[in-house]
Amino acid sequence: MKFQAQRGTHDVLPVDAPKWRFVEETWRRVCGLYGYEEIRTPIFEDFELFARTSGETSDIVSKEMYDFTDKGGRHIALRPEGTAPVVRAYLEHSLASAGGPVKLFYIGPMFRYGRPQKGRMRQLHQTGLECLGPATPEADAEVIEVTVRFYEAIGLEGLTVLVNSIGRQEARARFGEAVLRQLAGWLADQPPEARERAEKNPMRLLDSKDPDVKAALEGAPTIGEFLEPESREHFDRLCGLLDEAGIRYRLDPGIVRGLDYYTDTVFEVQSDALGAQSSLCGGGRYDGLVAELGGPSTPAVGVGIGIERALIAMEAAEAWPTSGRVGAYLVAATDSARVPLRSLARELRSAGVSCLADLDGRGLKAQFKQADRSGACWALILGEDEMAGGTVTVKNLESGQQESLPRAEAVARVVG
RNA sequence: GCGGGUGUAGCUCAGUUGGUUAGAGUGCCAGAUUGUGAUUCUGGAGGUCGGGGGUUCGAGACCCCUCAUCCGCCCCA
Repeated sequence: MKFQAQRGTHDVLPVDAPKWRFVEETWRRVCGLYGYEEIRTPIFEDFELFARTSGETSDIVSKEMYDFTDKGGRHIALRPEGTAPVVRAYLEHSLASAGGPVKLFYIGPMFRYGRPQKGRMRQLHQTGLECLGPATPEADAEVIEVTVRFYEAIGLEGLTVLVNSIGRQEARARFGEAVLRQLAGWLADQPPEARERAEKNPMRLLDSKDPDVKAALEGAPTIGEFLEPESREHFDRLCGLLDEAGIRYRLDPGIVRGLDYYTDTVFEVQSDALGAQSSLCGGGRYDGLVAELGGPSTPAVGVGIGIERALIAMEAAEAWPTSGRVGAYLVAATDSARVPLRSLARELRSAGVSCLADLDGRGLKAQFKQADRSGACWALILGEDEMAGGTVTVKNLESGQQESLPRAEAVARVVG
């Protein structure tokens, strides 16, 4: 085979497309219930948009950017995540001028140049939403609630919502220093680049799976001890709101998120169906991002949801919806019936019935075989007898029963 | 980016310590009294054994490189 899909990309084949459609349509529906509106942004943007917002030291920017220089010498990046482009569009088109909170959702491909693995693609797909304006924990709770309702609607149950607060800049800085003090002994034995990474962003060490790191962190302080009173209160109120919504969640000081723009609330939903990639989605509050991109100081909160990972989790849960069937397969019992057969097909299609007919000039038996395979409910047969009598033979492919009816009645039966 | 596993027909897989024209099941196509989809029977098509190089009289099996994929790490969706 000469060509194949590029590394880290995959084709969604007809057998799987309905599952994707189901997930995407469910997301649109649930978002609509909460008043979120769809926004579609380009899949490539100025590299700097992501470098500035995600953080130069973040893994996404430092090693996973899918970037290139275009013919005009521009440094372009295929978007690695959805929030920065949405905020860019929000500012560019002054969406805030409409007044009130701006509630947006999106669906589309994202790109990260990493080593592919199950549930980790170079072209991945996300749904997500952003709630711009409100600073209240009510907004945080709503975002988490939409996320949870979405997972319920696609049939996933028993998922764990993990929440945490990482506070504001100052609290994080003081906490980071405390973590580094705790790990000083361990860090001394590490290779320089690991030490450098740790010093640039100590919080990242908190969700490490390395047993040594976990051991070294034993008894370390938690971010909670460093939170400002406002952050503390915000988080407490959020937890109360989640209780009120009947959402099961767990406080997890290990949730820190990989992007620099998060403030206060961060959350994640995990599934044990995904192996090492246990995270189904991630989100949180990002009160500094709009200002960082040159807009007025605007609090905001959002979530990004991995479609591939949702589908993997659904596979494990066998949560598939049943798919629809084709309407009718038109069978030509003799070649001279093919012209009137096409006419019959046009009539049925204009009445909204999906029809299939042979395009290969196959024999009668083969046409029935195709009809069977297509999953059609009905086979409509046109041959010498039918043409002579102005009838159509209607066969129910499930029961096997058939009868000849005047053409108009046959159409009515299939349409009805 | 690092470590390990896998790669033979559309799909699931056999293939002995290297030895003739590489197999099975399933799927596909055709036929079994010329107007009927299951099953059955018969026949047929389909493989540069992921790709390239090397060792050998001889490689699907062994060695090197490469591509893809899976598992783990880093990190995340």
